[in-house]
Amino acid sequence: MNRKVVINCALPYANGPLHIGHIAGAYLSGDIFNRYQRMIGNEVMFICGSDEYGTPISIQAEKEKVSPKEIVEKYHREHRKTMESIDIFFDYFGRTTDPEHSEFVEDFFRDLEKSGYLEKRKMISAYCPNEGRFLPDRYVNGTCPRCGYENARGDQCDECGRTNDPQDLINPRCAICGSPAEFRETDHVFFLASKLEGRIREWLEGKKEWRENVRSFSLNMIQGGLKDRAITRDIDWGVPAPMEGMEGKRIYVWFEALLGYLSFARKYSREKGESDYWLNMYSGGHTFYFLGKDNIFFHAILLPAMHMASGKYPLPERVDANEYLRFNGQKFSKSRGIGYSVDDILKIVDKDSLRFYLSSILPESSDSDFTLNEMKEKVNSELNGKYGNLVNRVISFAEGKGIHPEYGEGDDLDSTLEAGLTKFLSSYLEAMERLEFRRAISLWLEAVKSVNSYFNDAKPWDMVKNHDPKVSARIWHSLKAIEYLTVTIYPFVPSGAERVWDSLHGVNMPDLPLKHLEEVCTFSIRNTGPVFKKIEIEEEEGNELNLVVGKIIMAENHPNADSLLHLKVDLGFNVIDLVAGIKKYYDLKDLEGKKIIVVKNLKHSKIRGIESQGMLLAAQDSRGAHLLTSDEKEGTEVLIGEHRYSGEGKISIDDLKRYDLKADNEGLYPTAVIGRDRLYMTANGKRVYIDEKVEGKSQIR
RNA sequence: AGCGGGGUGGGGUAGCUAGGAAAUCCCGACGGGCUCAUAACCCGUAGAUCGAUGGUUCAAAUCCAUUCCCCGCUACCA
Repeated sequence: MNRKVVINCALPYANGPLHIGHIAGAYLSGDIFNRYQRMIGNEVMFICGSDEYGTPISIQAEKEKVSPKEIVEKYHREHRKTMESIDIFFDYFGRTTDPEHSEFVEDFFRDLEKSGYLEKRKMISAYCPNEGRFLPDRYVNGTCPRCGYENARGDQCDECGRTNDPQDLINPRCAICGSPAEFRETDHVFFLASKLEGRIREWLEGKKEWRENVRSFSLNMIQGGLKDRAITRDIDWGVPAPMEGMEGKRIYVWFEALLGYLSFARKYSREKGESDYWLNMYSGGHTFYFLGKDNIFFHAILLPAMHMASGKYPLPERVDANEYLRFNGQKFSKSRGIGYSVDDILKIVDKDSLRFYLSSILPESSDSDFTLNEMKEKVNSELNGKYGNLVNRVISFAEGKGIHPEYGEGDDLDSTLEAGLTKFLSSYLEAMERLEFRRAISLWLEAVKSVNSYFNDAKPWDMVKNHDPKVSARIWHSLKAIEYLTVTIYPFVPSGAERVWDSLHGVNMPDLPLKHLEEVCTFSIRNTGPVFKKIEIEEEEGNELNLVVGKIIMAENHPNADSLLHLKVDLGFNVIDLVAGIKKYYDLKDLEGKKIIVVKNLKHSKIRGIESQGMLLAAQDSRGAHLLTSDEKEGTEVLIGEHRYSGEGKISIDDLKRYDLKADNEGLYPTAVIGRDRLYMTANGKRVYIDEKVEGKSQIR
């Protein structure tokens, strides 16, 4: 087995820090595969780099009053450092602002032109005479022709949702400076992808081993035809389009960035002093791309189309896209402060723990959820408790009792163990080949359990007591088993695995550790204390929901909304205004005097003109909404389980979701989750209830 | 609204593409074992109408239809 393998990870955009969603989306999978491929003896070229052109960067630069170059410089350096901080080392980490990249792109562009895949076409585009530039659709504002909303955007009207064409807007204006926009004719170069539609479809259809999410999604996408795409833009920050009459135009960032994989590989080869190395590597035909699902179109359709058109480079063997990683059930969002950047999370956990946890929740087939609590649980119980402790217990036992591990024929226990490990290894390798990394980890975990179990059953401590000389063979077999586990976890937790190897052998892990497994080796163990440490994360447990019983003293229809009610609610000491969307389900006269449960410390929010100073809770099922209620006096505090309200300040709707409010299985009582427990709510010791039986587990809002 | 993903024991999940005897794993609860180890590890028990309804089938968590709910995306930005 000695194949040439090229592994490419989607180029991160150089306009902000990388968060753990990016890592789980593309880079960790790429690195796991990279390490795996090297481990089994293949030659690997592992490439990535910064995507540094494009409008968002130039706009950001304008805002921050710096040059695009400065922004790009900063994040290029930062990204590379971040990758290395979690043991992701590319052979080459390039950048698209590199002149050698531009040169490559321009050559590629000319090649396509020669072979008839490019065509100049006229387009009408919005233009701001004041700014002196063409405007992307969303930078055109005007009056919506359908609803009359005056601030509709050129792409879509926020008010009525209609998708617009900038030319449809009445009184179109430049969104940047506000001056009236004009429409001018402009030339753009189109990539004639439609010519390749049949070939792309056929090619995709043949990729049966690809993940469902990539193959079906792509096929689905070109169902309506593969359209020719404009690959030039009227912007300043990009690679110039090398075509007559196209002066000042830049090549569309995506078109250009996708060529980074090749141009970076070429640059890498040149720096290596072996200028054809990259072509040589690509000629193996094993090219793998790792990316997030938002990049599927570009890698599974556009890139292969470009390669087909040029005819020079092999098509991907595999395009592997992960879904999204969420944080506590929500999308990672820097602006809303949801989730962690890599640099921030590394202040809380070490890289091995992070890689281990992320590996075990890689969003391979559907979105997955990152939570600190789960990370702590998994890392402490699996990586530490099961694996780390196994290493530690065997080594410290052997050393403590002065046993020198020596190979010897084993008994039934040993041969069962060995057979189990052999089987494990082959299914592990199969999973890795198929890029099923989560499965590989879960197989590994099973194997770890079986070795712990073996060690328990083997009871070497009894053998020591009985002066059984076979104990040294027993320890040898145990160490061999640990070796298996260590080698197989290496692609996921490289630093940790190397530390374990060191304590088994006192030397660095060899380049081809898999081969070593078959050898009757000698061990030279060193007890350096636990290789992994448990992580400490303070749990965010507690009740930060300030719930009270309230009594509706006034209910009226909301003057400006169809489905909302305006309520005044007595909370015992004060009366607040609430806006609630239950108009469809309750009559006004039934509501007055009714006791309800109110979230008192929710951020106030103006809803269609009336400020809602809290939120009432109701269970919602297919038939409608049903209020939570209690017979206790208004103002009575509502507890979740034993938890009293212990928070401070206002909470947001997003915070509320953490409690996962739901009706119980019978649909009679509301429940909320605090920590790991689903708990009932009580007021004065009596359960809060739902005013009418609902479907079990109905959501409460 | 459109597109995409999902609803599986108390919490988190696997399984669904190729339907099949007891539904996986982690945490938690309960009981036991062990004492080498990081209060760790190992074994066992309880706990799931696999969102709902209907259909196909000898057989459905898995396929089809309908429906309810949740989440994400919906910038010719990249």
